[in-house]
Amino acid sequence: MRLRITSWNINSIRIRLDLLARVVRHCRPDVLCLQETKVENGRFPRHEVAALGLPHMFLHGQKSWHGVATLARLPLRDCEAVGWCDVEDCRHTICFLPGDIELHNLYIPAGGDIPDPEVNPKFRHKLEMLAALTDYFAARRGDGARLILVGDLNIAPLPTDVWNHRALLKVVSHTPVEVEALTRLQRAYDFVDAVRTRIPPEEKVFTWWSYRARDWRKSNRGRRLDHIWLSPALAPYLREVEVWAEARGLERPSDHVPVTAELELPESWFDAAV
DNA sequence: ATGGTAGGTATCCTA
Repeated sequence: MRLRITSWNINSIRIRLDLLARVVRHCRPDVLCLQETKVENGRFPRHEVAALGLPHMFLHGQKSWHGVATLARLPLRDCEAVGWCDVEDCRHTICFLPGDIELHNLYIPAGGDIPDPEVNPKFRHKLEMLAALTDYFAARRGDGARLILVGDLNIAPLPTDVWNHRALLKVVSHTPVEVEALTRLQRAYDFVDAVRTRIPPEEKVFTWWSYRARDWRKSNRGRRLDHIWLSPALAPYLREVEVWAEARGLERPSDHVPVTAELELPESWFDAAV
């Protein structure tokens, strides 16, 4: 059974329905995890999304900011919105896919401009959410779950995940304290970074380019902020990944591009689910 | 070194 999963920070779903259709056509996701939908559940364009072949959805949105949505070709079950750090923000959901696959869709706080938790509450919130997730996954380490964690994690961990490692060491998204926090989260559950199993760490990979560049392609000052992580139980079944960078050059783009992973899973997992 | 753009919303906040 082939399963394609795409993660994309759409930066407002309501103004990008045409682009969403293009992403669905290009990436052919069985499950599409969106971040920054920027819309309350009651105003989410359900019919338009269902018409794209993704009729099953779990929405966790709020007015103006943040918001995640998991959209699927196949039924979702046991869906849950998760809150951390006593904040009402809509940043995390868990849904189960056929085959007992536990899918986490995450939008980690960007963290503001100043990389100091003492003076910048947004940066503190970012580190605290990462620490809370680390505790949560550390407590489950080795449980053998078929688990996928995707989303805009707002951190570029490797030197080759940014256009200039030295220039970005003091820029939020690539500071050592953030990279360490993300690495701790990854190691807490032995997550496998799907993209980096296919693209060697010497090679630059970006999933985000600022709107502020005159020419995103020419300056190419990107960062890899969007990730697909697999639990040890799922990692052996990864077949391919794609970062659709060309999506950044489409009309009225998001500043993030979609990341897709394709898994080839044992049929028996799905027989058992029936 | 600085400021640059985009989206939601209705004034500036967030990214």
